[in-house]
Amino acid sequence: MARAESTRTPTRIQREKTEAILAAALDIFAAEGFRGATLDQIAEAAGLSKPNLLYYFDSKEAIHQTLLERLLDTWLNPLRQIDPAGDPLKELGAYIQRKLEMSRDMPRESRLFANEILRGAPHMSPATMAALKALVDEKVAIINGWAKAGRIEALDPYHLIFSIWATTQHYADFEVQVRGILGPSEDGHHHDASAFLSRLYTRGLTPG
Amino acid sequence: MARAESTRTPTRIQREKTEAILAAALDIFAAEGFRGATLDQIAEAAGLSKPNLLYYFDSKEAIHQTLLERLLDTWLNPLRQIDPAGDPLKELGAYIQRKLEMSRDMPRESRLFANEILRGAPHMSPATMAALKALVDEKVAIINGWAKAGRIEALDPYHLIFSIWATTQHYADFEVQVRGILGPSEDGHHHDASAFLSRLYTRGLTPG
DNA sequence: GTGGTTTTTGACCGATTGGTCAAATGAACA
DNA sequence: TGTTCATTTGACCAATCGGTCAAAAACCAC
Repeated sequence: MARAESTRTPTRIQREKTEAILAAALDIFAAEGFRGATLDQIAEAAGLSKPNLLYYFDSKEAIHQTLLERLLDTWLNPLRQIDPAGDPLKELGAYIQRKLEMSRDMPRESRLFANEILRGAPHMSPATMAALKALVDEKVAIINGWAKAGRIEALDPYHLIFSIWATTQHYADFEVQVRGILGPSEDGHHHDASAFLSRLYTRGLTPG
Repeated sequence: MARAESTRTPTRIQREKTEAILAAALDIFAAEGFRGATLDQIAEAAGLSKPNLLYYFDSKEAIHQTLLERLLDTWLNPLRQIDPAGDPLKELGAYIQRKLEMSRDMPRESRLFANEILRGAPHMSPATMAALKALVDEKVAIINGWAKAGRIEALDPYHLIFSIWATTQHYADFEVQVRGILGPSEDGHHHDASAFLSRLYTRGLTPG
């Protein structure tokens, strides 16, 4: 019984099936939320029977938790890349671009996190939240340094980051509303949003 | 059998119990989402038995739908109040303030809508969406007028409105994350957010 | 009070849910 | 080939879900 949680090195089948399950689960969880998603749905999307799925993961929560922890790293990459040695306006502008691209290219991940946070982050470990806070604090210090040096306008960095998160993720999380108001259009929205946010934050952050 | 849906004028008890149910349902739906909320939870929170609750509303969906339609009006009031005759910067600044206050004072309503839109607005009628679009279009025209007259910077009004929605509602919808990063503090956050957004949009929208 | 209506209740139902289990099957290596 | 371990399956289960129904209780105008 070398189940997924075993410490032994996983077999080829274990790797493949585990990936298939997580891919399917991302689809379902993002679309239906944790409570709305069912194991049968996930199993079918992954091409497995329900008991077979539960051979690889102990529970519905285990799948969800694995997904959250795996994707958080990816999700925070754009923030991680902010370079204290770079030009402040360029760094922040590039950060906004990266976040916007993530919103466009990984909307399921965005919705997965949105669902989780909306419900009060019940499946997020304190350690994970602490790591998130540590990363934000680190970047806040950088931005504060830039502001103190007069290289950008002194705006509260915490709320600056929140506003960037909010505006960029909005296009993934509330896509239905955006499309409903702007009309269909395969993806002209991304370009418009990019131009808008670029101008808003450039004007907002340019010193003087 | 003068059930809630009857055309007859409602009795005192009908009015009272209907309100109690909707108040309880707002609590539960906002916290658990539509699928996560159960009729038993709502009934208990409203101080009724489940069959008694179903005497006033035909189904879980009926409660949810009633809630959505009732609250959308309130929710859109800040946008409605934008006055084409007013000073552009003052009008938009005041709009942001009103939205931020709503986020602070009505977080349950914010989360109710966030849940609904996140899942693709499955309980929102096309008519409601059309009305929303019409209101946005109307205000977009006003903002475009201001921009053409050179009274504010010419930024895409649709994305301007989206960004205001996103940034203000973020403080209600993702409150757990905000608190986790900023630390507890009963409500100092609101003041900080208000100051930040005020400066960001003033700088972003001031012409020239 | 009385009669008719509204409101409330408990007992119940079929469907779905997350999850278990023993047995059957498959893969791989000696 | 046989053996051992990994994988898969179908049958099953208890709990929970949204919802029904007939009868009891409460309400209210007369």
